[in-house]
This record gives sequence, structure tokens and C-alpha cells, in this order.
Amino acid sequence: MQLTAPEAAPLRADAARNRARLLEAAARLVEEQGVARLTMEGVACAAAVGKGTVFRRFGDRTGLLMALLDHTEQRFQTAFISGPAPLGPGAPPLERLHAFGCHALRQTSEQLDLYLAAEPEVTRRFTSAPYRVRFMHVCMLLRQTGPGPDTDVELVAQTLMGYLDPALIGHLTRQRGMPSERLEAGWRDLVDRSVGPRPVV
Amino acid sequence: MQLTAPEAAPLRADAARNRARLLEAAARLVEEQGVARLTMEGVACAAAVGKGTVFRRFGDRTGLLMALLDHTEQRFQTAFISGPAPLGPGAPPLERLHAFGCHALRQTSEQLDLYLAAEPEVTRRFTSAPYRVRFMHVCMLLRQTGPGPDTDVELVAQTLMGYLDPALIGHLTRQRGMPSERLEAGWRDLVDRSVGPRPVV
DNA sequence: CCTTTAAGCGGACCTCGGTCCGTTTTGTTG
DNA sequence: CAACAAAACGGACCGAGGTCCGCTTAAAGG
Repeated sequence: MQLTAPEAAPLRADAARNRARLLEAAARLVEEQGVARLTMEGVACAAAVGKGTVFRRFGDRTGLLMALLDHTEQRFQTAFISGPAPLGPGAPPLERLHAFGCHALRQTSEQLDLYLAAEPEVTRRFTSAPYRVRFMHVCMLLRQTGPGPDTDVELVAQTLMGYLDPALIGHLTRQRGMPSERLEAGWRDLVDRSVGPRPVV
Repeated sequence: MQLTAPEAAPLRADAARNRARLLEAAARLVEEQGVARLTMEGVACAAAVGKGTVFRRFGDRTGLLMALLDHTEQRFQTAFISGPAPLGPGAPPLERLHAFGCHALRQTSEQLDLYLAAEPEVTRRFTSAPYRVRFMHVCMLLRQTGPGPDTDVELVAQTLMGYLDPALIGHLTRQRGMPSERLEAGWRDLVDRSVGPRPVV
């Protein structure tokens, strides 16, 4: 995925063609039989390509799945970076935070299986490019709310991001059967509690 | 692990003996070469036992690793359920929450590799017995703080639990190099923000 | 158009988690 | 003690992720 590589070296013609084929095949297989049944060899075969090629292009299974989510994630990124308010700039930071979380919640719920399957290994959950972009954005919005000087913005941001973890969303909506409105209300509540000065208890 | 089984059917003599052997062998191997190098066959071999036996007893690799953490986890549980204040009953709920998180943070940091490796599959992170016990305890303490009627205790508790996720702790301490004091201060801040009525923004 | 070279390719191969099933052991009952 | 059923055992087996390396091919330079 070029998401992690800051410099996107252009692919050779055949490589680009195979990459497109692989993504298409993978998307089709996921739609047909669910992401759980997706095997790397299956994708390679369906794309009429060698297995090694899949790994060369996407690194590992997680990389392939993240590439499948790339479009969605890119759209989200441009929306909250440069799109219309309240997600994009123009609205007050608190509103933007509200909108950010609600959008993320919906987007994750819509493609939950894919987001769950694409969750990287424990040690990489916080270093993937999409995560970092989201995280830095939340940090920025938090700072714009004028937090008290004793507020640890990074830790608050991590807490907020934790609420948007696909694994948690899946648990709450599927195992616990919570409706999405409840999750969104919970998000707004969390945001409201997180901004502003520390409460004196 | 009997942690998930409410009724602990007593093991046959040979089974109990093999279980002990396996745990001992696994602990030794982990200490010698790190949890990353631990393979199920390796444990079986070191315990002079068949591979199938390991899986019969512990279900899967995660189950074995969780069993390795069982002692620690049990001690923690009895400490916050029936131990001395402020972790146990006797202290006000806010103090107990503070103590709970700080203890969890320390305990996780001390055996971080093991906790990371024992992290169950995405869909089971929230259903493991130790998690549920911790979660319900946090819920209880939150309710004892007299939350406002519009506070969603379960969601707040999940947020708090998210802060204690080993993956997050590992990221913050290892990749970001945050000292434990900062994490603990962040926990207390989060707790203080989480209790009490919703702020009016 | 020919040469060159580095990127790309493919599939045999390895490892390891997890399953299966025929055999063995335990402990209970008569 | 003998018989029996249930539990446990063990290791062959399977599937899938990931690696390796000799071969192929795109594309840049002469």
C-alpha cells in the first residue's frame, strides 16, 4: 500500500495492472463469500497471478485488506481535512469533533467485517497511516477547543480514538445489540467531557 | 482455562498432571526465549506430551497464554473485589477507580509482552472472563459515584477500559516513550472527567 | 533496435496453528 | 477383580500465511 510509503514510487506497468486485478478479485471474493473465507492464494488464483505477487504488492493479508478500505478511508480523510463543515473546516472544533466521530462510527458499522478483519497486529494498530491521520486530526481539534494547560491532549485523543475502535463498535452493536444512536450519543458525551478544563472533583 | 467455564469439572489425574507440566514448560520457554518464539509444538515437546493434549487443555494459543496470566489476574481480582482499600471496598468509589486503573496499568506494564501476546482475537477481546470481571467492576464503581441520569454507564466504562488496553499501553510506553506517571495521571484525569454530571458545553 | 538491469513474477517450500481419529488410561460400577 | 464408558492422549494430517530464489520482462540508455 502506498499509504505507508511517503514516497509513492510509480509501479511498473505490469505491476500496476496486477495490483488492480488483485484488488478487483479480492473485492469480488469478499463480496461473494465474506472476508473470513478470503485466502491469499485464493485471491492470487482468482486474479490469475502468482501468490508471491500478492505478498510483494501488499505485504501481508492485513495490507491487502487495508488496501480494500483505502478508497473509503481516503474519502473520509479529505472530507474532514478539506471538505464542507461541520466535518471539514468552518465549524467550531467541538462540532467538528462530534461530526468526526459520528461519521467514523457509521463508516465502520457499514463495513464492519472488513474493518475487523483489517485490524493490524497488536503492535501495529497505532502506527498504520490511516490511524495516525485520524489521531493527529483529533489532536488538532482538541487543541482548538482551548484545553486547560494541564490537559494531556495526546492521551485524551487516544481515549477518543479508542471509542472508535472497530472491535469495540462490533462488540457493542453485535454482541450487545446497541443501536447506533446510542453509540453516537455516547460519543458526543465523551467529547463534551473531554474538552474544557479538568473538573474539580 | 477454567476461567471461562463457570463449572470447573475436576480433571482426571493424568490430565491435571499434564496441565501443570504444560504450564511449567510454557512459563520456562517464555522466560528463556520470549513469548514470540513460543510454539504450541514446542511446549508440547518440552512437557513431553502430545500436541493434541495442549489444544485439548487450553483450546488455542491464546488460551494457553491467558492461563499463564491467570495467577496474576486472579490476585488482581480478589484485590479489587475483597482486598484492602483503596483498591478494595472501604474507600470512596472515585478513589477506588483511581487505584484500579493505576494497578492495572502497572500490572500490564510489568508483563507487557505476555499481555500483548495473550490479546484474544478481535471478536473475543470483550468476552474473555477477565475482561468481563474488570468491566463489571468498573460499571459498579461508576454507579456508586452517583452519575447523572443521562450518563450511559456502560459506554463510559468501556471507554475507561479502552484506556487500559495492553496494545495502547504498549504503544504509549514503547513507541512513544511515555513514562508511567504520565499514563497514571492521564487515567486519573479520565476518571475525573467521566464521573459526575454531563458538562454543559 | 540491442543491451542491460532492476523490478517484478511465480510457485515450491517452510512453519505453525488447529483438527481428527484410532489407541490408551482412568476410575467407577457390579 | 473384571468390565465398561468416558475422558484423555498423541501424532499424522491439513490449511493458510509468509519466504525464497531462479526466471521473466518492462523500460531506460546507447
